[in-house]
Amino acid sequence: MHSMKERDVVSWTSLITAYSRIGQEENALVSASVLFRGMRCRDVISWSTIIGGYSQGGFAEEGFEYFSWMRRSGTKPTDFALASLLSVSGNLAVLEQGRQVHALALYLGLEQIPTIRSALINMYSKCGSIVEASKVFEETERGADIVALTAMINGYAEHGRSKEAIDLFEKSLNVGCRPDAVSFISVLTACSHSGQLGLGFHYFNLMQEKYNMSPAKEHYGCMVDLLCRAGRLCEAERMIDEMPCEKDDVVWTTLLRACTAKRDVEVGRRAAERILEVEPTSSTALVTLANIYSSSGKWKEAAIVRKSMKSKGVIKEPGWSSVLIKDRVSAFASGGRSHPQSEDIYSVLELLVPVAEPLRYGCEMKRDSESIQIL
DNA sequence: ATAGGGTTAG
Repeated sequence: MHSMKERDVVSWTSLITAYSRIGQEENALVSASVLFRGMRCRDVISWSTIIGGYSQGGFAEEGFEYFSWMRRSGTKPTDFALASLLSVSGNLAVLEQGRQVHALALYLGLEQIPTIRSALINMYSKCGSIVEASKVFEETERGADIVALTAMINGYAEHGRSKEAIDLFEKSLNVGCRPDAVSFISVLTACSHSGQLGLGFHYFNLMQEKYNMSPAKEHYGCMVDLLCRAGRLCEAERMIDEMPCEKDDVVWTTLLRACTAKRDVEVGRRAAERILEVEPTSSTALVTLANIYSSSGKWKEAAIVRKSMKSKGVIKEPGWSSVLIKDRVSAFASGGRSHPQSEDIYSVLELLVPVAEPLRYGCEMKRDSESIQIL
């Protein structure tokens, strides 16, 4: 029999899950957070849920903050929360924070759990340390599963090592590992980065013929990218037209950007129009369209697009990046605005794992090492 | 009731 209290925890946690999945915008997360703080009793799943919610929304600071509270409350974390934190560390490229979570995983004896393995590979790779990523990959005791494999393939592809990416994919096929939809996106990306159009089509056919999978819009996106890089803009456009699934703005944007580089006004204009049909104020489409015109000397047309942006009140969102300055992660936007999400992650982490000296993977980070002290 | 890998680009 469940006590009233236990039922409470489960239903409150379900609500928190629901809120963090609504849009993963900050408002929904604030609601989730309000619910969480109002709980009378929390268990490890409720803590993992709120941490996962913020992490998936890209809010590393809040994720780590809740994690710190969780530990101070005496709740021992499981692989769930750690996997979420590794994921957000990778997405924001905060290597030191990711390393600390790795340290903790070792300390807690969770480092060989498959979700942790793949999250670690991804984290190190996204943080630029492909060497550590492949080290984790190699040290996977029971062999990498499809998720870890995909993380590794992606890592190689993103680091410009397409040959290794493709070799690894092939090797996994040879040992009888069944590829899934995501792993095909990875290998197609590798083909695309290395300009191997033919090989890309080989995998595109293979997934359909041998594995009975129908390509999703992401796979078509890779093929469009491949065709664009090969300069075959018309074929790329035809590929989009013939896609049997949703043609989102991502795939049109791929084509549009390629048109700037190749100065193809005609195809570019059509691509921009398709995006603008759905989203008339798309700043990406309008800015890129204006760039295509100016790159091919059509100043008048460029000016018309710029003017229409002004009259529609379209503003290009500034890009931003985070930089580590003296132990602080700060965010800077090109427009001078700072991004509120990623400030001060480091100061929160000091609460998390105080260490006597800097951690280095494979050295001080041993499970029973004295150098890792946990609050 | 919770978790890991996902294409675009100057």
